[in-house]
This record gives sequence, C-alpha cells and structure tokens, in this order.
Amino acid sequence: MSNNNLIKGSLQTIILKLLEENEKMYGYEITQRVKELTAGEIKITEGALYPALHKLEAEGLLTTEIQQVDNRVRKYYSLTKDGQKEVTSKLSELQGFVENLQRILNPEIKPGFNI
Amino acid sequence: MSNNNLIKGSLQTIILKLLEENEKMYGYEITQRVKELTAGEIKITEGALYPALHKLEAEGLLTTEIQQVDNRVRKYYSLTKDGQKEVTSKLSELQGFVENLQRILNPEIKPGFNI
DNA sequence: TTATATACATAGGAATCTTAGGTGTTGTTT
DNA sequence: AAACAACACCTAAGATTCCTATGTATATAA
Repeated sequence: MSNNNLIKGSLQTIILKLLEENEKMYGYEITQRVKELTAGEIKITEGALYPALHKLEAEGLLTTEIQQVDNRVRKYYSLTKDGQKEVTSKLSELQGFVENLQRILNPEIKPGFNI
Repeated sequence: MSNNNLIKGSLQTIILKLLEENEKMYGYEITQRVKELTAGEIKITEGALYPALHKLEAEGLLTTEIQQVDNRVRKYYSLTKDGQKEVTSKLSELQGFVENLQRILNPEIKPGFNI
C-alpha cells in the first residue's frame, strides 16, 4: 500500500524527533502525525513502527506509560535522558547524510552551502 | 569500517545520477567519486556497490563494456535509454522523500519552501 | 451488521547493506 | 626481494530494517 521504501534508517530518528517536540505520544498518534506533516506522502506502517518503538525502549531511549481512554488502551512513549541525548546525535547524523547526498545529487551546491 | 548505514535505498539513485553526468564509469571509480564529493564522509562499500551494479544491469538500466588498461580489467557501466528515464524518476522520488523528511525534522520549513 | 477508524501486536518474507573473504595487477616502501 | 598499499573485480553469510499480512479489541457511522 504505502510505497516508501526509502525510509530505511531514518525511522528511529523521526520517532525520537517527534518525541522531543511532544513529550509523550502513542504509536498510532505518531503514524498520523507523520502522515499529516507530509501531506500523506510518508506513511509509517505499523509493522515497522511498533518493532522500532520496542527496540528504542529496549535500548533505554524511551519509556512507556499506559493510559486508559474510554476502555481503549494507549501506550504512551516518552524520551529518557539517554533518549534526549540521542535525538541531537541522530538528527545531526541524518542531516549530515542528507547534505552529503545533496552534494552528490545536486553538484551545484557548494561545500559551504547551508540550508 | 565505514559507518554510514543511512544509505539504504539511495545507492541506486546515486549510481544512476553519477552515470548521467559521466557517460561511463567503472565500479572503483564510483566509490572514489563519492568519497571525493563527500569529503570522505560517505564510503560506498564494494560489497554493496557491485551487487547493485549487477542488479541495475539485470534490470536493463545499465550496459557494460570491458576495457583492458595495462593488463588490468575495467568494467565500464553506462546508462541505457531505460536507465536515462529512470534517473529522473528516481531523483525526484528521492528529493521528494528528503523534502518530506525535512518537514518532519525541521518543522519551521514551510510546505512551499524550495531549496 | 458491516465497514471504518482507533489502538495494540507479531510472524514471515523481501530488500539492502556490512563484514569478511577471495583473486589478480601495479607501484612504492622497506 | 619482500611487503604493503592502491587499484580493480567478485561473492557468501549475516544483520538490519522495512512491508505485508494477520490477529485482537473497542467505538462509531452507514
């Protein structure tokens, strides 16, 4: 259905960044936020999201808190202190990669170019 | 050794784009060009490059031509017509993805923003 | 009551990359 | 002369990351 197999490697960073801005979010909310921010062009599949969340939690970057909302269970995720450090690191790593990508794909952009 | 596991999905596009600009290149040359364009920050491993080249050739996007240079064999790759069409398509797909990524990671960038 | 939206989860498989190794030539250093 | 780095190709095994498909369950709208 969703045909964006370019994400590879950036999903963790996306999750951490959204949680840096929002304090706590639950899985489904993350998929909707991404869809909304990208006008429906990037769709995080649940089969990718939930394992990624579980992994980040296992690594100690996220903590969870379960809330009951109208007989419906929500699992809220938030950044740990380690998680807060990782956001900055992962973000600059990804931004650096994208800049290098632009140097390959858009050769007119000079090395000193800043967005 | 090279620690850039972010490439996933963009290697094909990188190869096609370099070949769009250079008419013909051989594998080792591609790794050096990428290293040079990114100041050594992105290193294409041969274990990733050669299978990717073979796949693009199998898909009919590249053709090969072997040259002998001082008892040394070079396998030159160049774009087929199908390959030339694919470059544009793959490039805009990747650029679109990067723009969406920026909308998630740099919320201050407005939807109409162009680089 | 059937479908859609909400909300979680996992198993199996596909795709892509890294690690690690192999072959052989040329040029430089010890 | 030997050893090493650079050049130039290749592949196999494994890890990672994602998609597809499926399952569970509740709420609401058609």
